[in-house]
Amino acid sequence: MSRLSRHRRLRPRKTPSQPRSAETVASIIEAAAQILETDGLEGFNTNAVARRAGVSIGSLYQYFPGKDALTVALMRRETMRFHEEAAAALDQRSGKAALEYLIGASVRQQFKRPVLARLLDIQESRPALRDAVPAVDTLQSLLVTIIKRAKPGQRRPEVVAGDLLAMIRGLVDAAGERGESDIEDLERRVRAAVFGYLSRISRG
Amino acid sequence: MSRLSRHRRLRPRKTPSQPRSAETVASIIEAAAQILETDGLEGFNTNAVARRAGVSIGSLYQYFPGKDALTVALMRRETMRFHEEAAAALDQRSGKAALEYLIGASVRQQFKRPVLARLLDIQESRPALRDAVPAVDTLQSLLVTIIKRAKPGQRRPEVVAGDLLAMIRGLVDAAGERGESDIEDLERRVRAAVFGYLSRISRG
Amino acid sequence: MSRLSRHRRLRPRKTPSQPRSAETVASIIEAAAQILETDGLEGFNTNAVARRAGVSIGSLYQYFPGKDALTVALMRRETMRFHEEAAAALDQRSGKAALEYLIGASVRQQFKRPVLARLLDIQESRPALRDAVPAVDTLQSLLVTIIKRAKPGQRRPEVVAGDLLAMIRGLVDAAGERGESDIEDLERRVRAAVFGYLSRISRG
Amino acid sequence: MSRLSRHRRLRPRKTPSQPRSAETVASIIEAAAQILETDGLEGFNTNAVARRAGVSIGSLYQYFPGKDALTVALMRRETMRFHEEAAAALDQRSGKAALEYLIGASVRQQFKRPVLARLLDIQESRPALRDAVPAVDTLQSLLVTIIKRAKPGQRRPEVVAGDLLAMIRGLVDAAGERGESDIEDLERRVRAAVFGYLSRISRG
DNA sequence: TATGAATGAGTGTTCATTCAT
DNA sequence: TATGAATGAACACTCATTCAT
Repeated sequence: MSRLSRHRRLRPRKTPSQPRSAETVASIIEAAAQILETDGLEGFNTNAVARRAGVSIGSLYQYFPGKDALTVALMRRETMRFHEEAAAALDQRSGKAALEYLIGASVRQQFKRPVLARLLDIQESRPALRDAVPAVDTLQSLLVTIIKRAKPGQRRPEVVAGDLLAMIRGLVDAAGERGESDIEDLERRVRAAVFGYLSRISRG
Repeated sequence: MSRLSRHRRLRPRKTPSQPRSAETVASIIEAAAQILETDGLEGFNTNAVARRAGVSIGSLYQYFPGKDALTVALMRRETMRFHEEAAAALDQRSGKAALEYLIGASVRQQFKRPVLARLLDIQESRPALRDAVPAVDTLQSLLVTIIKRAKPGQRRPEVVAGDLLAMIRGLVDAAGERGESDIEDLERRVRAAVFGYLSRISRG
Repeated sequence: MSRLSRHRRLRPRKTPSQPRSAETVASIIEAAAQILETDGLEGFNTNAVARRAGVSIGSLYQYFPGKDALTVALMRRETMRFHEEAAAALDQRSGKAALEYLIGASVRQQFKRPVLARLLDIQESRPALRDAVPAVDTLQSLLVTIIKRAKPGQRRPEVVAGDLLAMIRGLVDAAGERGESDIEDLERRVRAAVFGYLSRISRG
Repeated sequence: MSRLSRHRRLRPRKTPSQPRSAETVASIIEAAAQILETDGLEGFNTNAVARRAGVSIGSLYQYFPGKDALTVALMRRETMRFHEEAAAALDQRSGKAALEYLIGASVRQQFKRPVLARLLDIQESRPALRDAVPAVDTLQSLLVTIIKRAKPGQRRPEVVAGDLLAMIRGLVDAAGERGESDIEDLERRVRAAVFGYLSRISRG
């Protein structure tokens, strides 16, 4: 079985070309986000999402072949929103500025919908969904590019990128869980972690 | 009423006094760990756990008042095993040594059963289980003590401890997810993150 | 908040607007009645009811949030059927005629489905269901009205109504249990009990 | 299959000849009564009874072949206690006095443990238990004797006895359910019902 | 004889998914 | 294309009963 066919149930059933459909799809995805935020993973079921979206369960399945596809779509939406901001990091002059930009974007993104971000992070590691959101890899390669620019001699930039991503995610998710609201403070701490790590790892 | 007694469905139903019971309880908890590792959260149901433990479903419920209680028991087992090692950190001469010791313990613990550790970390944030494993707080206060010793002037040592824990957890969980096996290497990177963060945060 | 809304698990999940739904709901309630009659309380479980109704267990739970809600719905159906007849008692000329009418209605109702009536009477006293079938109180107040008319000077008409209801219920349930089939005879005896009681209690 | 063998599981496993056993049996029966009173039918399970009795579940099954046997034993105990009082009714001079005595005994019995009495009344009609408590028939024949003496010409004294029993039971159970505490008042009302019924039924 | 650990059939309930309308 | 009634596999949990110790 080819790799793609394994994921047939994860991809949207049809690309909504008509504006009416696009609206419906968007409303379902947003409903999924809201359910996740208000009721948590435990309340996240397709019937609830459809109800919240003001759409019949049948319609939901018309646009998404299954529950996981819906989750993936939501993850994609969030990741893409993030990417729009994050991609601008490459426009920064220095590698350091690019990193700082990225950190800022990450923290801001997390602060917008902290609960949602955390729950999606968890979903992301589910074997059934992994690899279904290519944007994660994209983020990683974006970071690799930045790292190469910021620290040209760095060995294993992929590993470093992975570590930075993991650290940032760990820090902001924990902050979200604690209900922190001082965005400046958190950003400062994340910067300390990122640049502190980078300064030490280069010697390694 | 103590904080724990409020969660009647989370505490073991009876403390197994007889050796046979103790065995059964242990085998159930270990079965839970194995199911989590092999089948993930999706396959983690009480019937499967009982079957894997070679025990009837009735026996499982004789010792655990509900599924969550079983999860909590497993979390407690893992946390206690970790604590036995981690507590020795305080015996180290310097604060730095204590931190290095703790990092080493964390990484080793993670490498023993990476998948299990990651899944339990996720469970820990479930509202229903939060606060049910006091050891987490204990770990945090242990870290606070170490930080105070390592960096006496540090403002907000609790925040720093929370950040370190989040970073370490993020790093090792991600490593586990990737299937890393070079424990030395990971330890070095975690040290870079921790000490790098600490060196920068103090100036803030 | 009304008294009923507190018992969310006792009220029907949705009022069936579409004819198909209404049919399903009715068939489930009737199946519940039949199971109760043929298998008794011991055989009265949701799966059996669904099977007898020729409906999936999922459908049952689509209309009734729980087993008790189904029981309550059945009780309501029976009570309402009775009320349609009983209410006409007030149209009678004299208080005595009204009482006789009510007795007749009670006995006939009981003779239609004696086993069912008896089992529902028992359910009615279950703490979880009490107060969930307002019609019982209605019956009592109907009787109070009649008594006031039949014996104007009667002290404590509520107590008298309660006693009469208890007597009638005791008599007809016992008759049903014995399998009596002579409806005329039973009615005569119930009349003796009711009017005999009333003639003596007034002196009290 | 003979009638007796059908009920093998309802009879005590062994007649406790040794005083030690008799104590245990009694304590189990009393525990059953208490569980019924405090937790209702829903909490009435063999493990709970054994625990309340301070006895192992194994011991319970040593003396009672099954749950129903325990229920029957409790019913027997209550009925026999009642009979000791009720039998004295026959010593009364007149039939009327005998009836009044019986009513008094019934009401007093009911007031001692109203909840228990009501729940046992309900159990009594369960097909599995019916006929297992001969004392009920005995009570009925005692009443028949009294009726024959009180109203010598009465046709169908068995029917009348059944009706009286049903009425009395209905009245006192309802009073218990309402939580009435004025025993004199209830007795007066029951007398009104019984003698009122008898005065009318004789004319029939 | 007493114990209580163990059993497992049975029950209530949920929810992803289908399909007739 | 939209609807929502219907489905049923799956799961958490209970409790009467057994039996090795």
